[in-house]
Amino acid sequence: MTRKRISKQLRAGRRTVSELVVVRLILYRRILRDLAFSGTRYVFSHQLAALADVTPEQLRRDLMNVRYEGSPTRGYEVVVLEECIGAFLDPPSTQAVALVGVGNLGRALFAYFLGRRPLLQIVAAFDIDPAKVDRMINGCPSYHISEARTVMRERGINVAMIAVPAAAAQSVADTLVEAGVRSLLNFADVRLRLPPDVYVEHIDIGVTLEKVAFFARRPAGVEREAGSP
Amino acid sequence: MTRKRISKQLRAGRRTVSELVVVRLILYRRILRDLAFSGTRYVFSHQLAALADVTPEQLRRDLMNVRYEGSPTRGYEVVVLEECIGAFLDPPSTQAVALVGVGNLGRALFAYFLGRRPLLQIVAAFDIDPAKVDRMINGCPSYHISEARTVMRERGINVAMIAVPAAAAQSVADTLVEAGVRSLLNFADVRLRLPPDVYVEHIDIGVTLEKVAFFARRPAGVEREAGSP
DNA sequence: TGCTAGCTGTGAAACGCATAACAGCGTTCG
DNA sequence: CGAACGCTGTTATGCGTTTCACAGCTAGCA
Repeated sequence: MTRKRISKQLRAGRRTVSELVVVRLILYRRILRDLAFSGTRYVFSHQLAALADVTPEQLRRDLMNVRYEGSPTRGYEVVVLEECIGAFLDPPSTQAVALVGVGNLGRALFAYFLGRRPLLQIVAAFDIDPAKVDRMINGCPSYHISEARTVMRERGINVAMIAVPAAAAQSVADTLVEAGVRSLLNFADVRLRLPPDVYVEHIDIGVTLEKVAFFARRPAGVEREAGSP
Repeated sequence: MTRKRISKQLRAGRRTVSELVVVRLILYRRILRDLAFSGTRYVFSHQLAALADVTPEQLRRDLMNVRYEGSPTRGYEVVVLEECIGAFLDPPSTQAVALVGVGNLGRALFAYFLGRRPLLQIVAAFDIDPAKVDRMINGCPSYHISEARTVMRERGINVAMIAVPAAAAQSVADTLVEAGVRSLLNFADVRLRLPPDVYVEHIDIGVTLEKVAFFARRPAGVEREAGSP
């Protein structure tokens, strides 16, 4: 009954890469963009690692997945490395994203993506509130959720963000899967039950804040401690 | 120069518990609350595990950290287990939280915490915009960021959420640390550099969405594969 | 009342990831 | 011109977490 948990390793390009590596590569690329913007030409592994808050060894290991080799004397060429990571991570063309739920959080997400991330664009919004549908929001058309299936298929959207109340999230997710979505980013504080071929990522703000509050009550980095039996 | 990464194990109560365990305990408790609300009295490990999307063995192992033992025949008593997890996780009294940045995201966070989470309360908001400070927002006073130090110390706030633009995040974090904050939840897409005794959690929506988009392009659960040399 | 079934709690193995250690190489300085 | 230095790419080691496997127990039933 309880399905065995599938491996977190997924096939990417030619190699098989862990989720953690993908996240770090995304992070490295963003830092490289900032470096390029500030005019930096070359960077050493220990510098980039410090900016990403990882060890230099881990950084180099992660970069093994990307087809690029740095120079022992100059380090990595910022722009070239950025492009190589992009070649590994990026979709062949712009990827369309849908947003469900145009409340406070939904609008914050819109603001978040204004301008940047040309390869990821919110091209459709959905809601249930009549006051919010059938108009433009930040240059993006909004529809009633009942139109999701049609719109998503027409526009070839396979990624969606869920920013609706917890009670509605599972139903929305089912609708989206039915509409052909391949992966989801869920902000509602409910664990979604979905078919195994749909990738789901949960951003659970409530849980995360509780975690942060929990760790506020202790001395952070406790290494040594008298072992009590 | 590159400081060695400290252990992810932190001391909690009498035992030393991993971050992952804490997150899962928080999740279990929320599910138990829902179960109690819906009138369920008892629950078996495999049922609760299925709801939390973990294996039963892992659930039982996590519960070893809590001082509670279930019955082999009835399973766990929902209300009692919830209380035991609470005794392990919860602060002795209400914990005060500050919010910096009252933009779209900040307001979404306010909406998120309205009513629920009595033990975690946003008691002060900060911003830099004169139009947003020195008034009440959702029953919570908002101040200019320059007053952070005074207000935080007076009210004994040691947890804060950062919801400001990336460019301002580091400066805000420094101010908060100066004001005595013990742990931070950061929504800005910058890696904060902070002293090692301050606990930081990053919720990086941009990175997460890129990750989700990345995994939308592959067949999710690929176990077998012809090994290519 | 003795036996079976099914669950919990926990010791032990397995797996994956991060860290440490090493080989290769281009530059630089004696 | 040679040798030492410092960085990269890669292989081995260690550690933490997850999974496996089993002992113990309680209710139910013949």
